[in-house]
Amino acid sequence: MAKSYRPQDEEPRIRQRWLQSGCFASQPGSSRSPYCILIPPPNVTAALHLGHALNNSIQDALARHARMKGMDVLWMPGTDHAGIATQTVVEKRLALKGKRRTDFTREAFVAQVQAWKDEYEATILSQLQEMGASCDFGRTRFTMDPVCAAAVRAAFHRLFDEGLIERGRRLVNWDPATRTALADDEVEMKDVDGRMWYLRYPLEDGSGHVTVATTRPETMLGDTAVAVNPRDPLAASVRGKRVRLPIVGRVIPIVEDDYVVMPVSRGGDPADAKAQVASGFLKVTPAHDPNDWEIGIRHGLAVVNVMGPDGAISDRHGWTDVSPEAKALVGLSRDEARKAVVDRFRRDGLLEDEKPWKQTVGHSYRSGARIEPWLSEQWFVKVTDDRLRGAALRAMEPAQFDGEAPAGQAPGDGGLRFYPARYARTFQQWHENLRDWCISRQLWWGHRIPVWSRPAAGEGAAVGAAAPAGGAMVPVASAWANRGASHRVRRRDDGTLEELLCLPEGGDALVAEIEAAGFVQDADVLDTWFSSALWPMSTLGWPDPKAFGMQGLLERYNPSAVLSTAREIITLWVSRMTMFNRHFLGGRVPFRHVFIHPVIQDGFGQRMSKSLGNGLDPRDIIHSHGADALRYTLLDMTTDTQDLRVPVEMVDPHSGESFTPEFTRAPSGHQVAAPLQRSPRDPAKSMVSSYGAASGLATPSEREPLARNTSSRFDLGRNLATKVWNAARFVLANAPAPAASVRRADLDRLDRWILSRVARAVRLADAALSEYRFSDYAAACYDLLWRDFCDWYLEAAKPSAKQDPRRQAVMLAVLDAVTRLLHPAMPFVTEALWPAVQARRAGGTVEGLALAGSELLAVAAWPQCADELQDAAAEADFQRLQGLVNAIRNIRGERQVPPKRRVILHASSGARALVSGWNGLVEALAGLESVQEARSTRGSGSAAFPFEGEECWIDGLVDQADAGAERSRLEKVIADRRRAVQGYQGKLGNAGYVAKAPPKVVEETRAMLAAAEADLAAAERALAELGRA
RNA sequence: GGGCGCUUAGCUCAGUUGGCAGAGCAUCGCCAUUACACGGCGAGGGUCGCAGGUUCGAGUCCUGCAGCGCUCACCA
Repeated sequence: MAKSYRPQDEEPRIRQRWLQSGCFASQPGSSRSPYCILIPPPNVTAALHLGHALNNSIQDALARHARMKGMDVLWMPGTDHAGIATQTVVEKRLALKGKRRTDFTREAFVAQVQAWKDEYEATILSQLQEMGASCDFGRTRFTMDPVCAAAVRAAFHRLFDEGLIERGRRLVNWDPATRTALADDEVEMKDVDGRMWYLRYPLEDGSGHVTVATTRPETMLGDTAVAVNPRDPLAASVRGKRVRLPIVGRVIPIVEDDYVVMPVSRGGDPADAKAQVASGFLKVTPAHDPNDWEIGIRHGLAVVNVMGPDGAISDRHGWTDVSPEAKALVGLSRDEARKAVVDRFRRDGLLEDEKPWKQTVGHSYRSGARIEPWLSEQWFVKVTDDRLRGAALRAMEPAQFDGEAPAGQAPGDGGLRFYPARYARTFQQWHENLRDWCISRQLWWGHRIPVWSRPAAGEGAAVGAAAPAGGAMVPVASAWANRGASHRVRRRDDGTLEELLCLPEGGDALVAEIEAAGFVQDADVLDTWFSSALWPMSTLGWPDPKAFGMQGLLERYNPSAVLSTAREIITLWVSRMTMFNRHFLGGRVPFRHVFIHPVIQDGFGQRMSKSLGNGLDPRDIIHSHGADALRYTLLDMTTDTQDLRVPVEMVDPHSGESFTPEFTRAPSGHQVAAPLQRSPRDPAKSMVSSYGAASGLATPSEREPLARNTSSRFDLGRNLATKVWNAARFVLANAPAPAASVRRADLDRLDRWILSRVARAVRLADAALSEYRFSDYAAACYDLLWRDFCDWYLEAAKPSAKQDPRRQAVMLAVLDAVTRLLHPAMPFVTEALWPAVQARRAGGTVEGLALAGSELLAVAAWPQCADELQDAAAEADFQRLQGLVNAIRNIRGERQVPPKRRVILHASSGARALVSGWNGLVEALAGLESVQEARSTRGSGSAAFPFEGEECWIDGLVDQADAGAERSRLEKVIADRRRAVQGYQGKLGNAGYVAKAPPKVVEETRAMLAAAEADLAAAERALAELGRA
């Protein structure tokens, strides 16, 4: 065996063994209890980043732990088609070649996206395997697989049929760059330096003007009213009046509405930032502002849409009264139009004022374009319906609900629990502010909406004649309805009747027929989250598991055990999965627990972002530190409250050395590694940083290669992997023969101590994992392996290891237990060691520590510890030994005694009994030549120390006595003990403390005072002795 | 603006129901000791963000303030 663990040598081999053995495959037919985790399917947009590595390390630790606990584990892997994101990256690539989506047919374009998807899906799956993820790869899903498509069709049809899906002309978040609607959660709010303009609108009767304040003057083309607060002192003077809109010439009313904020000068709230800038008159543009839309509804205002889907001014989307002057603005972009409108107002003396104004404006989370609230016809899921929103809220565990919990007695009610608990509140509040969910996207990549429509005819027209305004869908009884289609008619805003057919899953036989009847399929696709929301069901075969050979999976693995995901996902995805799973599966929750993991940040506390290039590729860490180091370190950092800060370093491709790069500030304000970096070894050579490559500011070449990144943060895990590797080397070298079986009665105190520590570590690990405390799990492994096993047990075992078969058996058993305990975090190194450890153990047993044999560690049993293994007496004794050894080592260290030099301990009866009771262990661990009775006279050059209140000293530290050093050392001890004594005395001198503190605590304080006093006296005696010498 | 979190050693973070402040890394000293220098043994380093309060006792509980971060909302 090599002196240190070399991940690159072992990982590919181990990965092969796992995959060949099929040990990660779920066993739905087995009698073991099921444990299921559904991977949050990563986007096929790009390769996995460090955040994925964290989430997958978490899920794999849980999956491997459950598997070793004897459960039937299904960790379902898969990827997500990410409609807008994937389409955008492909379109961007086409744009480099000067092409656009519309240069292709829909089919040809989708084929190109498909090719991209295939490439990245393969990358993602191979990354998962590189990390050691124990997914059931045979069941890998993609959200556009036939099985997922069937679920989408079935779900859509049922929601449509139940009236939970509707179509309507509403203001949506419109991305003019990609020309699609977006859901609220796809909009990113960004701070922008804008301006506030004050525009004068002349009153129609010539009696003056009103001044409106706006940040978006271009929308005035679509104004259909001016609003004023009825409590505004000026309201009466304009009551019933109208204004003539400049440029357009449209005459519009002045309406009164409470929504309008009054300026501070007229009674507005000075604390309200809006009141600071408000003029008291609000231009109302129902087609271009959500609040104005509401005002429009309240006052029955006209809706004038002055923009096209590209965000440019247009007279073809609902603007009919275009004046000759306004005509000149048609075709201008939003920004050009803004400038033009302001120029006109300025020219005409109607621009009263303008000032800088900071505002936050929505941007598309994909294209980055400014979002336009735009009027268009879209599909919505009525998530605010109690059947959906109410079901999600009732799923919450009552104890985590803030306020009166709505959970009822229905199946699944109260069945959802959040870890950490505080995220339950986020979930709850999100639902309380929920709006209907816009699910149509004007894209080509995604699940096509399964609805066909035509202008109403026949039965549709007859039924529709009675359809109300407002777009409500009215069922139509028809032959198509009898054959499974959901047939509806509705009255559109323009009064025309639209007839709709939603075909069920498997209902495509009707397509030719209805298309012949004039029905046309909706061109849009569904929001990706619609299929993601069905992930816990679709991956298990819903709605028809038999059709896909998945009988029984849905019943067995849904609800899954836990969903592990990121914070921002609580709102959209967890909610939607909960609503859909409950709605379609009789109230069942999709998972019992939701674990929210931390966010990974770079060394400056900035979120890692691929587009920014400040992130770490997990493959780089695997390259520099190994997969185990990556996984262990991430788990170790995963606490309840802190995000993970991982400073990024670079690896010099010329020398292989790691170094801290030069940082610079990106235009976005982020701290990033400068595009070009000089080699720290040879300043003549340079390299390109990942920011350089991502931003296009530098291009990697043979002379200036792209540098990999790394982080010394992962040294922790790498060192631990080497530690377990070397512990195994030592044990295997010292236990050459197959291990015997040992009974508990055969064990000495040292063995009983380490076995007690093993039992404790297993207990801690189980408790930690069951509550998603990954850092505590990692620490329990670390402490057992490094501190207890290596530092103390193996050191203490050295003198006896080679001769004592019983010691060898225990050593091997503990090593075996350690590899099992560590396996969920570090699967590769532990699996690599496993065959040798098992061969040497050869079925030998240690009574009380059950470690069933197995060919692969991945499916070996988790250690089972009998209660007797916990040995408080052995632990207490060992702690005394550690106390004495530490005291001696401390003196040796301070006096710089070389390790090889043996010293003589002079001890009183208590310490001598301790030493002799441990059969030479203290001598070995503390480097003692002999132990002698403490007599009243001490040799010069000796060093004294108090131990359990008795004076002990050490002789033979150095050849030359150094009284000065000894004096100052003792004075330090005395000062320390004196401080302790004063502290305890102070407490006990406090009448309130003695009277009110629990008697047990007071008693402990008394004991500690006595011990400190005895130590102090011993040290003072030693100092006095030194003075005499 | 609403909600949530954070502020403890140079750095990254723990700190259970209030009861003498911890770990890893970094620093310093000793050590080529036959598992491991990705190592061993020691050491130094903290008025626990600030100000009040509750309590016999506060890093821990309460109030206020400051700074940082996340998230939701806000385009007058």
